[in-house]
Amino acid sequence: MESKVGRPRSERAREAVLHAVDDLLVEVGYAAVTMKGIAERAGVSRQTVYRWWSTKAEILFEASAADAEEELAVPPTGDTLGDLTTYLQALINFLANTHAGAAYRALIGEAQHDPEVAQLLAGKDILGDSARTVLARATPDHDLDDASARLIGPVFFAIMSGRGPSRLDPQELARRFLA
Amino acid sequence: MESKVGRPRSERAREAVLHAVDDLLVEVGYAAVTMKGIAERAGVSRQTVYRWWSTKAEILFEASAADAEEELAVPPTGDTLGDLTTYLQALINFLANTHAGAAYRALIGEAQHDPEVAQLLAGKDILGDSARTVLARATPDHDLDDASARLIGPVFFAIMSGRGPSRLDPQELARRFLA
Amino acid sequence: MESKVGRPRSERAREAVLHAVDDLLVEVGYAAVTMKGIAERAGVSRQTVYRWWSTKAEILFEASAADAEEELAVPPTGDTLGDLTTYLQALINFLANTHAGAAYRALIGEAQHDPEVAQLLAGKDILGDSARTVLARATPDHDLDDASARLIGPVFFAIMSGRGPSRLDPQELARRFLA
Amino acid sequence: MESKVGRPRSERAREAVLHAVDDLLVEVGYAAVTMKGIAERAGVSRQTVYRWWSTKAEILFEASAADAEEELAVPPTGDTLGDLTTYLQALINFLANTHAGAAYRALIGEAQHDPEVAQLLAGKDILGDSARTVLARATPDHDLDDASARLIGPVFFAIMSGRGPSRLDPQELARRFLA
DNA sequence: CCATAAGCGAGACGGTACGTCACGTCTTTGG
DNA sequence: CCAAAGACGTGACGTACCGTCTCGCTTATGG
Repeated sequence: MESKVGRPRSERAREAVLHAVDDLLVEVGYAAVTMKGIAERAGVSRQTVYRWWSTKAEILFEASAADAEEELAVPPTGDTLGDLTTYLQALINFLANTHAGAAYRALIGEAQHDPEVAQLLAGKDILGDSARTVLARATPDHDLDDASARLIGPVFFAIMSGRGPSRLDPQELARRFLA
Repeated sequence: MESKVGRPRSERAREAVLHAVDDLLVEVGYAAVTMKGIAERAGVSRQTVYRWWSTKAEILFEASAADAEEELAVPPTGDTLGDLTTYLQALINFLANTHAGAAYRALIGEAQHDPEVAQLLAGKDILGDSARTVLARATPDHDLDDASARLIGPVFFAIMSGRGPSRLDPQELARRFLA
Repeated sequence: MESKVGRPRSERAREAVLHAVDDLLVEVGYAAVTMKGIAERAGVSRQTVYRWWSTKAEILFEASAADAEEELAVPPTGDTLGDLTTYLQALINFLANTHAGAAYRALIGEAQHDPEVAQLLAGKDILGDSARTVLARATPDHDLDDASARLIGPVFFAIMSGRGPSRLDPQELARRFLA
Repeated sequence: MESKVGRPRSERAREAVLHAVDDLLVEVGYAAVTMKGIAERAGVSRQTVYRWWSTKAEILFEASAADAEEELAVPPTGDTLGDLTTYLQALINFLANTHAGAAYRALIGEAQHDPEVAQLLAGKDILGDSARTVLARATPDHDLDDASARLIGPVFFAIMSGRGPSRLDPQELARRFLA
């Protein structure tokens, strides 16, 4: 429950920070994004940033989660192969070409050696959720965790390992998944 | 060509650094490993560390690459399903349970936002190479890049995304891969 | 001119602030007394503190001035040496052992580098006034400023310079003053 | 014992800091002197300032102690009244008109509420020492502490309490001291 | 009796200095 | 020429307090 007393949180400041972190990620890269830099870019005091977020990972997550979910939502058409293909295409595009995707890759990277970031991501499994949503209406397979790892894995590995998305064929991957 | 004059590089210092980085990775985690800390732990001057390596990623890569290759080498038995299962089991163990695996996950994470680390990893694709070696003698599939992504991907995603190795069944994954 | 309309100033808040600053001075020392700390200790909003006082020096002065005057008032007995001795004893005790004295020393210290505090103290010369009062009825000396400096000075210096009150002998000082 | 290895301390940095603190004291006043400001003014890193001094009080003390001692040294002439008068004149001038004197007043002020500053000053009692030196050759009085307090006190109080040096007559004070 | 006015608490805001840490470089002694 | 030691400038860290600002609520006075 939010307090009713005291000066209310500035929506302007909140948005400025989220936009700033997004801009900075693109301009200077994740490693060079700093809390100080975010504050200055947003025209907000450092204290205000710390008041609402503990780490740059938290800000980045809040800034990209909504985009990510939207990007990975695929409307059902009844055509299973088509839906999976569309989903994989969206996934490839998200991870390889969007700001939110770059943020997401950076966060997963940080999570490998920062438990707090790992916990942050564990709270909302955007990739897994999107895959499970698509799979729930596409297959009789009831172990959705397992199935989602098999669906996402090849794309995820190809992009995260640095070989890039160019040789990925979503339709072929979808076909093999259903085989 | 290496210079013949002057004091030769100290082999003692080199090994001390590599051991130090390995120890520190276990003790304090990747994020808390610093060049300063490595130098102090190794009993070596900071300048000496910088003389031979640019970043902690380089040291870590050098320190863990050999371990990684050994860990992922699977002797051929002629049994395709068995070999793939053994390989996936080794891969799961490597990524989830070994020091070298933790280092490798950290490096892949860094590579998402640090081009120098990305290039470092691109120079020696340990995961892909190991998979291709196993696949070359196991399947008629000639697109080994594609096949390796499909083989490694599910395991890689499951572990990197934080859901852990516990629910992974290497034999089931190998069977589905061959289907 | 004070306004007649609106909510009147809270006497409760005023007293709470003065008590808080007194308590804090004893507990954490002058340097660690902050406007924020005073407000919290008094159970009063920071705004309210700022509404009535500009600095912690002002609050401290208001909180200790009355105590100081009382502490340094010496009733005349007709015995000049006795009165001066009594006064010097009171002065030693005030500066070295009382809360108000500690506050006063702190304020004089601040006044050395803060013109506003200097002006605050200039408005009411508590030490000088008390000495002049005693001297006016004790000596034919008509330059009371001069005489008060000679009377107070040795005690003041001994305590302010950190050597402490232990070796001060008020009667001996009084005798020498009258010589 | 100082280490012989490693880069030696920069004399240039040391002097720049001492000059900076002196300049700043005059320009902005003690309260507004900050470690950050000193570093910037000296063209030196903050880290370097902290490496050699803990507080601005320490820097100020080091910067002004030598000046202070020089300022308060009075050559003996054999004329007791004359020497004391000269000394008191020098004391008045030091406390009221010199940079080092302003620094010294500020430090004594801080010492009233900062135990570390108090200890710093206790280590070298510049005022007391100078008075004792003059008194040792001027009077048969063997309690030099006591005598120095009586000598310095009136001047010290007059200046510290804010009434200023204008009405002080060193010869008259010396005469009364000897009476 | 209700409108106006000021005081009150709470708490967010933009600032600025704090003292610490690691960075990568530079400068010395000594092998 | 290399190694060690360690000081250097740089710049981000997270915290504290500064003094100001909005809020909604509480008292008072006076039409």
